[in-house]
Amino acid sequence: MVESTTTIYDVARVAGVSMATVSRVVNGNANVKEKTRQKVLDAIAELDYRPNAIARGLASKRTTTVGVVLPTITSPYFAAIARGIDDVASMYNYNVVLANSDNDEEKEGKVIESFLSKQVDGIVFMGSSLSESVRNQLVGTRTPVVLAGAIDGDKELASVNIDYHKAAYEATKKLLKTGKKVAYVLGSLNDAENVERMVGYQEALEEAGVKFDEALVFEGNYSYENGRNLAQHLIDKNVNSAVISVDDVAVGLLNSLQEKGVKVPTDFEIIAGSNSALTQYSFPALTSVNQPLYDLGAVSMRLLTKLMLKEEVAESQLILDHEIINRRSTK
Amino acid sequence: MVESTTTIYDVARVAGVSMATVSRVVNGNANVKEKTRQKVLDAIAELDYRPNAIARGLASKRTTTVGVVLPTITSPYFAAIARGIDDVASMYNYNVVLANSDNDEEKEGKVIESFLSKQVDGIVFMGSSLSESVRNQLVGTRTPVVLAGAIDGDKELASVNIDYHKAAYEATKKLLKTGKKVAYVLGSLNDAENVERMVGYQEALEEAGVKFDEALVFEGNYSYENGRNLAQHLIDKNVNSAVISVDDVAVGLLNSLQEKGVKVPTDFEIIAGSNSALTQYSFPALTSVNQPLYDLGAVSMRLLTKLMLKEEVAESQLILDHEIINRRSTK
DNA sequence: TTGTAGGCGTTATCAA
DNA sequence: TTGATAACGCCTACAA
Repeated sequence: MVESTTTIYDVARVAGVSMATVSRVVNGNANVKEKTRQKVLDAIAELDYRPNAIARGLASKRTTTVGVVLPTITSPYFAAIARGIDDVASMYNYNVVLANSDNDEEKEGKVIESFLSKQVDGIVFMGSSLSESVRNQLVGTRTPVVLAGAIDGDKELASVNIDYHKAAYEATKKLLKTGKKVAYVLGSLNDAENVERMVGYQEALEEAGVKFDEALVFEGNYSYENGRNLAQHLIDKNVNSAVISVDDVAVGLLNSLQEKGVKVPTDFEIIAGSNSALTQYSFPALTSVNQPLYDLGAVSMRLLTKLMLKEEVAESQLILDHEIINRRSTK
Repeated sequence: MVESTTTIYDVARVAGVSMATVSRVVNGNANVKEKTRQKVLDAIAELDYRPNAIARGLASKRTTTVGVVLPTITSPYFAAIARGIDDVASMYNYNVVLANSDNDEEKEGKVIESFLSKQVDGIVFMGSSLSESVRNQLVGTRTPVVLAGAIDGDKELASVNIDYHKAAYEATKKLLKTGKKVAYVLGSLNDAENVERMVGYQEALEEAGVKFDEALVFEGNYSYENGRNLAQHLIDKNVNSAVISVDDVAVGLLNSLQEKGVKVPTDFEIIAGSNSALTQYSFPALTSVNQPLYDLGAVSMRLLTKLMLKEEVAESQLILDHEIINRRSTK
């Protein structure tokens, strides 16, 4: 039973009505007599008709599709956010087009360009940093945009974020409470969120009367290997605790530490920063700041639907609550 | 600088040529004088013109888009495959539309339906099992389809797979070599791939003269928690090694085992089945069958491009090589 | 090498 | 409640 494009005309012919009527029943328009509606439905079933979304998009200027740009699909962090986006999107009958940007400014530009040319109804942008060119691109379009886990310094773009500053502050404070010498490990300081973390870290130190030591801040760490390589450095500096924003790094450090005979949490305490599945799988499981990743995605998408449907939006800069989940890597 | 849809006509007007010519330069058609091409390019730049992919798709009946259905984006296993798909897709200038199916037959159907109505040029299907209805749906369409890591018993659909049978056989054999009592932990036996694994397991036992014991096969395990719950069962049965097809389960078992004081690999050896990042992050790192996931995706997508471009395809049932990567969970 | 005109499959506006 | 008939923005013969 090979399909050959059957159109709205075919259905109209079989049902003995005009194509306009068919279009109405397909789109659930109320102004159709029940009897003719049934005729049309029968014809649709008989012909196995399927509306052409492309033609529909051209005529209606709506594609019911949203574009999602994320650095990489293989990161559990972004995957969790994407999942939240996806669930809410399908709840609102939007399809999702995903594109990897590899955290590369040029690719981000291309990807957004491609979304726009595909006439997506909205865009969710994930990415640790927001370059000036990408920002301009996003600001300059009519297509609604929401940043998920990315900060627009000028607050012109809608965004959903976690209170990184406070999260860092609290995690640091928690470690200081047990009298630890605490290091802070994060990604690039070119990312606004990491700058916020730094500030939170420093505030907690200050409050506890501990002098800030630049040598205890490790920047630019994203990978498991980074974490492993960090172990010896920390030991050498007599550090005995660390807050680590990227989970992969935290697990790397944890494992390397243990291989070197350092007991966690007895000799060394760790707080991870994202509460991805990794933190639960590690041994011992990692105490972690719980960034509500799924919610971050879900809320972002929900916000985007409001923008797309031109609903009233009271506040377009949202901050989600986080918490610290105690597991076995802290006392 | 708010955009308002500028069309090919606007460009034509500004450049002082016909829209057909504009279309030609946009599509890289050779039959355009260099001078006029330049005029057009200038006009495009001046107007910030961007081709409307929807209109293009309607007119050309090609969308340069492929649909990818996967159970869940948050699984590292599928994410790795998806990454391979994505990379090759963009290499061939295709965009990727991802959709979660949650391994639910009904959702799979809907998702495919939506892809078809969106006029995707091709579909990559991932999913542990292939239901009859979905199979019919896929077979009955003109749109090229490739199964990635899923088996079509009738070999009607193109597919790319790993030799699950052999992988299970080799892993089991390896454990038997050190004289272990080996359990086999896998997902649902409704999935063809798992049946293949079972057979491989049994063959290895037989070859070693070990009697097959049904009680040592654990079916339907997919999650980290499943793995944790398994630990005591295995200990009670005096099992001292296991091949585990799902990495999450393997890590769960590993951790639970160690919490109970069982030393890995001294007292218990584990071979994981997918070599996802998890196996490298765990402590100790897990020896694992290396399913070339990224390649699986990449090859699937490559095969799909051939199908879409109607190139000659010698063999449409591909099997990729695997290997066993020795880490710290085996001796 | 360039232009004209007829689709592509819908939606949407007017009339009827 | 229904039916014509323009768009929608682009591609693609076919002509010139």
